[in-house]
Amino acid sequence: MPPIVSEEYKEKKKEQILKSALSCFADKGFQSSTIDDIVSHSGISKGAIYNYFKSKDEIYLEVLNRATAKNIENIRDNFSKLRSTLSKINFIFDGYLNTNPFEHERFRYIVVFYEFTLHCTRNEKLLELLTRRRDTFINLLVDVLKEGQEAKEINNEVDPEIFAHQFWTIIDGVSLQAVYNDFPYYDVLREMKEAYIEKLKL
Amino acid sequence: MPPIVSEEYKEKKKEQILKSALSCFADKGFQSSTIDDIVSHSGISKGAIYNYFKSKDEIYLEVLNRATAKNIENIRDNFSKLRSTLSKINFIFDGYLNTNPFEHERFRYIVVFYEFTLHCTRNEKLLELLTRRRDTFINLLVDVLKEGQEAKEINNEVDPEIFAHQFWTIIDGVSLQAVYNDFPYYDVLREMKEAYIEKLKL
Amino acid sequence: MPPIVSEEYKEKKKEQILKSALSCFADKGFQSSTIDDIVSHSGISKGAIYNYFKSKDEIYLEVLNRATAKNIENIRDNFSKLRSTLSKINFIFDGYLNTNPFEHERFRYIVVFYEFTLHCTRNEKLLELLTRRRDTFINLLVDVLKEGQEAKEINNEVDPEIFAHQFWTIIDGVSLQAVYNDFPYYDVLREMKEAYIEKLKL
Amino acid sequence: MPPIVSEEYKEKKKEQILKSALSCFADKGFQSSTIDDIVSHSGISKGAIYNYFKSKDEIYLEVLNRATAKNIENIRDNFSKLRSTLSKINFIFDGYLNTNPFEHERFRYIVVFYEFTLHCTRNEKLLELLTRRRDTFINLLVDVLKEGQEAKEINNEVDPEIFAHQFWTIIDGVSLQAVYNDFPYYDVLREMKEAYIEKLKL
DNA sequence: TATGAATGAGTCTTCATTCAT
DNA sequence: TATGAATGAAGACTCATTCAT
Repeated sequence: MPPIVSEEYKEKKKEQILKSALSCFADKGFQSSTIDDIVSHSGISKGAIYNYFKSKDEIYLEVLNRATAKNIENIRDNFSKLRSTLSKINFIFDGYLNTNPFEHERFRYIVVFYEFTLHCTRNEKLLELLTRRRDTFINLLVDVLKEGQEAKEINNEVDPEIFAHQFWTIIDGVSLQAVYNDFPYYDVLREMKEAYIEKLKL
Repeated sequence: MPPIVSEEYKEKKKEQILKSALSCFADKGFQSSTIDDIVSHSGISKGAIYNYFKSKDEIYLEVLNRATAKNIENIRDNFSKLRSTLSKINFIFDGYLNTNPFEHERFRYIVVFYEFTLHCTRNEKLLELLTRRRDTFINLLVDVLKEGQEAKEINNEVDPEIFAHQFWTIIDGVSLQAVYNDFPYYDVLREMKEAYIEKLKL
Repeated sequence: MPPIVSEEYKEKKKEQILKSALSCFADKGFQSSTIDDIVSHSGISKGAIYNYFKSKDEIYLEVLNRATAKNIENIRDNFSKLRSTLSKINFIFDGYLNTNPFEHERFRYIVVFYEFTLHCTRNEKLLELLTRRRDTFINLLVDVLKEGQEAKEINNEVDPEIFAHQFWTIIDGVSLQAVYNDFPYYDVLREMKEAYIEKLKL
Repeated sequence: MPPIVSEEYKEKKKEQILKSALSCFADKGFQSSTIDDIVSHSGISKGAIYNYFKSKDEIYLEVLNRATAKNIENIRDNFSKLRSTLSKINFIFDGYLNTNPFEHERFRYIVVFYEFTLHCTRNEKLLELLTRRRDTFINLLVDVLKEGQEAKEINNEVDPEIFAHQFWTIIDGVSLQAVYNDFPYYDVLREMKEAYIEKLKL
């Protein structure tokens, strides 16, 4: 409220807006969510929101950026605590096996995330951003797999790049299928995980 | 243009509108496409479009309905021509391996399709429709796999349901990843196909 | 259907269209009724309707014109059959007392009629037409009252003009009040009729 | 113009919109007036109008509501200042006798008012609202007449309900007839007033 | 910084009228 | 004459963004 305000204050406000925005986007989709929805949900005035973000698009972008950042950080943290390659692969699969994609909140988030992905498709800049983000996820795994090969923990024949991509392909596949609420998410994911790990072994 | 016009004429016109609509959806996205976009693209007047479809939503729905119908018909046709289960599985995988998901037209279609899928997520009626459509695709495979087991062509241990779901999970996974234009689509899909078929054998 | 068609045929067709139009206008009001409504109701094609009438407005006008003509004719006919002035005045009041203004069909017609009256208010030409029509109604009564005075049947003090106007004022008043379905139409009209006739007597 | 604006400011704005709306309705008729007309006439933007009213229908309703409220308040005020029943009846008649129904502004308002009345006819909710409003007007008179009877000021034989209805019937009648600009409004109304009051006396 | 009223381009949809057959 | 598909100008309403206070 005072004319000069700490960075911390601003950051908190931003966070608050973004949280509300995600909630709205999750509920109604990006296009269908209005700034007024975010105003209602956050209790922050329209003018204030525009003080922190240039446009609705910028909010969208930032919402997804932060969600991703958190996810990466989380994976990195846990990888660093784990020793063997297989335990890391196990861990990252289990992250998805221990999550309920049908649970309302989670489900909404998945939908928004893929909507955003598709949205980026139509804007070169956004697509590049998205691709860079994806590279981070891919490299996380490529590094692990390479280390595993160097350490002779896993099969030398597997192509780390291909297998890294394959992993996210599986995750995207099962996540997307979760839009059908009778999808046997756990069974399918477990089956695919086993096949995946089988290939790595030896 | 004249009244007292054949059903065929009307059907052609509908087709024309839907084709333009799909094209627009592909270009600008499902929600961002306006009726005016379809008017511009098709050269058909707004009024005429509303003579053939009650609402924009109806256009959406019909676009996707028809695309799906064609796809299913195609798969069924080819399945009926093929003898062994493995050859059918091969065939259906190869349908995706012989397609270039990065080719503009195709790419746009993929994006629209998934956008629509996610959109349906927010509307009970649409979701039911979508689920029914998916069931058709799933059952196509379940039937094939069951027949294969009865004919002792494939492993009795695989659960047809799970493997049917797994197949479409793979397809959704690689299709979605194709938004990244450096995604090694063919390599990943081939790898996953091999693993999938390996499991079926014996 | 043949290229050359009798006047009679045309007249019949016109009548048919107008009847449907009145029905539609009565149901939904003039503005809310569409040409398509008339098409549906009459079973006559849009093109055909435009062959007989230049515009929706013209239909409106003609509908009301004819309704009025019938009414006047009816009154004239009956007046000519009646001898005394008072019996004529009685008769014309009773026409309204023996009618149920709340009966759906009739009610709708009343509403349309007053809507049309108000509509004319905004168009000099229409207003003139309407005024001429009203003059006919007024004169019908003025003549009767004057004859009555000449024949010493009714009070010489009453101003025929004023009393003619007063009559239609009463009819418009009770008709309009009939929009309220608890309006004591008969009681009020009877009361006013009695007072009216009382004044004429002596 | 600024945010955090007083209730008074908002009320003024609303009033401004409603005044323009009434003006437009009066000019072009109720159904034919568009929001854009109101925008042009008021100089207030479309968006702003929708900030104050949810829909065009709500504007209609409020326009009439307020007009009615003012009228009722006015009558009540004056009734309270008058002692005898006859003076009250006189007063309310004179309100209409001292008004020029042909004066442009006034005339337009009358037309709009009856248009609205007829419009309500086609909508149960509106009709109920209208009926409740009418009841207020009726009761205003019923109460006066009953008091008059209790105070032995007026004839006990008259039915207060019927006479209350009769009064408004007269007013509606002469008001409606005023659409014809040669209608002898004052003569007719004076005549009817006298007859009415005559009946009350004794 | 915060507020929320104001703006107006943009959206879907309707419908009177035309016109090729 | 009859048909009904085509046209496109409105119309009601929405909403991202601006800006005066």
